Amino acid sequence: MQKNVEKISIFSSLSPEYIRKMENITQVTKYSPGKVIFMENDPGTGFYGILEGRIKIYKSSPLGKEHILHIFGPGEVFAEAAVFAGRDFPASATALEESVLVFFPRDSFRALLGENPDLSLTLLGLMSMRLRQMVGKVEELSLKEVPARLAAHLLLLGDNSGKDEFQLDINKSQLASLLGTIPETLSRVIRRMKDEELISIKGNRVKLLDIQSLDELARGVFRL
Amino acid sequence: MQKNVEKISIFSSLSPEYIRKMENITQVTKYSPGKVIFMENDPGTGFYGILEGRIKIYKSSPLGKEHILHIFGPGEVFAEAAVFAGRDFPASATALEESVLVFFPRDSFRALLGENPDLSLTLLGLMSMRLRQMVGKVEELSLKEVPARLAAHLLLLGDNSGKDEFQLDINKSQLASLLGTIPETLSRVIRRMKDEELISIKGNRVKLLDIQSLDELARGVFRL
DNA sequence: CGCCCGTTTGACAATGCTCAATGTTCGTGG
DNA sequence: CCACGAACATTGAGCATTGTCAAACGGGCG
Repeated sequence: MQKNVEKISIFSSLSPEYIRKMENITQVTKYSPGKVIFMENDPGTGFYGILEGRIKIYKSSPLGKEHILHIFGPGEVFAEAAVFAGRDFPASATALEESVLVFFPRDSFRALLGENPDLSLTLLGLMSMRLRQMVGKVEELSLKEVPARLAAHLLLLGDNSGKDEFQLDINKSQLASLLGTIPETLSRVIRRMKDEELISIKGNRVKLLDIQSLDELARGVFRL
Repeated sequence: MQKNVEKISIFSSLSPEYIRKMENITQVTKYSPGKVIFMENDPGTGFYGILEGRIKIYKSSPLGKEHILHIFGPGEVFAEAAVFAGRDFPASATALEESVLVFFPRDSFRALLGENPDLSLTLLGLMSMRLRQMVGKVEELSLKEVPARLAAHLLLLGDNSGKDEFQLDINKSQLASLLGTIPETLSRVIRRMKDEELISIKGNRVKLLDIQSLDELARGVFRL
């Protein structure tokens, strides 16, 4: 199977021979949708890069509830913190689609990392961004209510796509889990946002009608 | 003023001459209680180490609510992610006590970092732990209720002190903010935990009476 | 002694969750 | 091509947890 480590963005600027060395230590695996890649508390023996597909990272509670922390796509890596913390995975990972992953074993990766100080810096940058995102998540959960979180999320999607009309790339149950709520609540909030003509939505096709108000809603300036 | 960079734990194992170089780029400042060190959205021009005192890192909402993310003490560093993300600070920092901080300017620090690849690894380890902590916080906020969060926090304090009796080192308003709630709610939850004889509390002196139940409560197995 | 801050308590409101029922969509197979 | 089922989505009713507002309390310090 093709390894194509250079498709992983944190490695894209590395020299060809270094990339080849990387490829020597990795192992490529396919995962079908719904397949669990690792579970919370599994020993963190390495990290993964995504060649194809999408992966959700989530925490689940004893009572079966689950909160999606992040969804990663092609070119991204995940669980990299396990390499340096030397601890168990703090969350679980499952494939959302047919996915192809490269696995980097912890020890061989660390050995190779020693040869390339620049890569350490790249990783430090990556982890800084991760930390920032998590801080943002904490802020949203504790300081904002569901409508604000949804507004923020939609605005982000709009920004990423560059348009004010786009498709949700996950179903609404998962979106609820990503926003730290449940499908029923999400459904009702969407309803209200439609009624207030902030957005229009049909299936997974969303259109932002009133960016201004959405923005104020996201910042907590006003309430639905 | 004494710089004593070796008192900062991530630097403690560095060679004396390297430490001296560090000290050349740093600058030491005193902060009185309540003094703001930086605010969210300030440009992240470097990071801080704590020689003396304690610092709270927090997010605040437009409406004046605040959520404490972390409280750091002597030997710890904070805001280190700003060095690598090259972005603004995602949260604010304020001194809780009379504090003495060493400031490491971003650019000179990065230059020095290049000379010492091991330090990069140490930092990667540190940031991995930070990330893990934040993931834990997200889990608690979205998957657990206030009694569970309080129980978990008290058990942690008990663990850290090694005893089942200890003092809260912050007042209850701040504890509430750290747990992602408000003083009124915290007060009521403490009340219930006393009534159920899980803990006893007098002023800031806490005693854990029923570790077993506290643990189940923290894990969400049962409810108050 | 009296003030101030932090804490506690009470009454109330609201946000979001639970449970249950009904709708919708879409793919499969008759 | 239509019918059926499964998964997802929506809606309603009721309730639990937590936040809001207001008042009273308490302890420490000038």
